[in-house]
Amino acid sequence: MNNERRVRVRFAPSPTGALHIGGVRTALYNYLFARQHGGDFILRIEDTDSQRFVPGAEDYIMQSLKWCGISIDEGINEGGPHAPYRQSERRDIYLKYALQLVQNGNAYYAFDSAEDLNKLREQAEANGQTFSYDAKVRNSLQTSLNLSEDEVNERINRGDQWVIRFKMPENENVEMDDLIRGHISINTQTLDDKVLYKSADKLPTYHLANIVDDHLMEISHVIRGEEWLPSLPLHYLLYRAFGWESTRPQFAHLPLLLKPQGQGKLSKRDGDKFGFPVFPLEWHPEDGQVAMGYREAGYLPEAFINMLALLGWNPGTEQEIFTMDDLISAFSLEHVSKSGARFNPEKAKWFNQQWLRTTDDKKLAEMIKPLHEAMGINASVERTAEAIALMKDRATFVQDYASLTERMFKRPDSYDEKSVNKFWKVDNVSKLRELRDLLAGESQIVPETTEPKVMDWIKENGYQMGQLMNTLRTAIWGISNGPSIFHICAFIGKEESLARIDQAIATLGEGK
RNA sequence: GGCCGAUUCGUCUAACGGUUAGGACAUCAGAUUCUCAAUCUGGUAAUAGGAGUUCGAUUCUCCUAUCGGCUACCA
Repeated sequence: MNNERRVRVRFAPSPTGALHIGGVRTALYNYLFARQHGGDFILRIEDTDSQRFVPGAEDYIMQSLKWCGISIDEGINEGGPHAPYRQSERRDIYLKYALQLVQNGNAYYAFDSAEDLNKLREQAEANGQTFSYDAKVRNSLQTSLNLSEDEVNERINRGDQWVIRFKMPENENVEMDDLIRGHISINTQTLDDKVLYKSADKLPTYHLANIVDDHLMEISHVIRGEEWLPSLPLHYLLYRAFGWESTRPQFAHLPLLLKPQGQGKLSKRDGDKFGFPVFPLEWHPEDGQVAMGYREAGYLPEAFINMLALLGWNPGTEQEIFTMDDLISAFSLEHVSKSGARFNPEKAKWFNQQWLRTTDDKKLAEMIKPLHEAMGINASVERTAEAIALMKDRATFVQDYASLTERMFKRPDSYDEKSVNKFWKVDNVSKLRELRDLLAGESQIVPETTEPKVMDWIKENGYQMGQLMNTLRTAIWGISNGPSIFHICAFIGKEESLARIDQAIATLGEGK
């Protein structure tokens, strides 16, 4: 409508469980869009289904967004000019609007019981048809359209349960525009009379609450999942019925995230049955199970966000690594794809590797401190950071640094069998003793000077470098993989290096 | 079943009528190395099918197929 309007977007989850990565992505795109346009990002809790409310879910949602670095301008905790932001606390607002539609002829009371409707559905099914509460049947059911005003009032007054249904116009083409999908046209013939308000719990359904709140909260753009596309015509019609077309938000329907294996869209219930998380943070459902989270699995929030942003959106360039600020400036709805995305755990790992490399060593050291303590390692952050620096490119997950650096602080308590079999030979061990003497003669071990010296010595004596170096590695490190052996020795120091050689000879003997 | 949406390498995607159909992950080879990673170089690999429109279709139209969503007094 009016492009000068302040950009205000909302993320409106229902607290029916943990937020899965699809939800996080929707929140992220809303956030990026808001920040890019200097607008507002609102968190609204859509808890109009009292049946499905899950305790702890709200808090989980907010914790997750916080971890992701998505900050909220207005919300249930932040407050704001349109508070409250929890729909259950706004229940008094909705009835007025529902009645407005009844008055202007766009909605009506319906008194059918759930049993009545179930019966109708069963009947239709028996005839191979699908029951639809629409123009064809609304006049033959118990509605204010065919009951006298007195009778309607009487039923309401005596406490009969009722709902307010939208009166879907007949045979009209609704013309809609979606920022991602373009123009969409649909005939109302295929739509039914959706319930807008229920007397039973004095709450609106999603459709009413959503439109009323978006209007009241001055939402300019609705960015939501594709599962809402079928209700878009209803929403358009509701804006018209209220006379709010001039401020109707623009819509953008995001492609769905698909299950990595099998079929269907990703769901909360998928938990971690695929061997990787679908939730940002660990989630403890009521059944006592624990569903793992990206945070606990060792992902950095930066990597998680980076990965998620590129799932369904591309920058139009070949850039792949984005900070949140990069994303804010590069994001655009035009580059959001139309088709659903199946996400690739391998790629997620790659993003994390990339991000681990650019993360400050001390910060990583702080993160693995508890893990080191559990291993009995109590090194300073500075010392741990130095060890991490040597392992920088070798980790996929944060906690990898803990295990990767374990031997930097603890002597090997076992020796890799393969390495021992391959290198722990009489010849090698006797040369290792010579090497030990050489190292002992150094004031300290410095890779830049010690390594060339050792190399020259090996050459002079005609020794085989591979054999000797790997024997040294076996003694010092215990396993075959790891960084340069000279860097390890330098890190642990001369005395410790010599002690480890002695320990290895004492443990493994003189070789065979 | 009905309605809506989608369809480019195994996966995420680029190419908005003219490209040897590009990149990334994965994969495979080679290089490098004291080991293992990392890194570097190179390779394999895609326009769902069929009709049109056009000088020319990945791109536009239609049909079919497949996938997905919705079809609740759930969101």
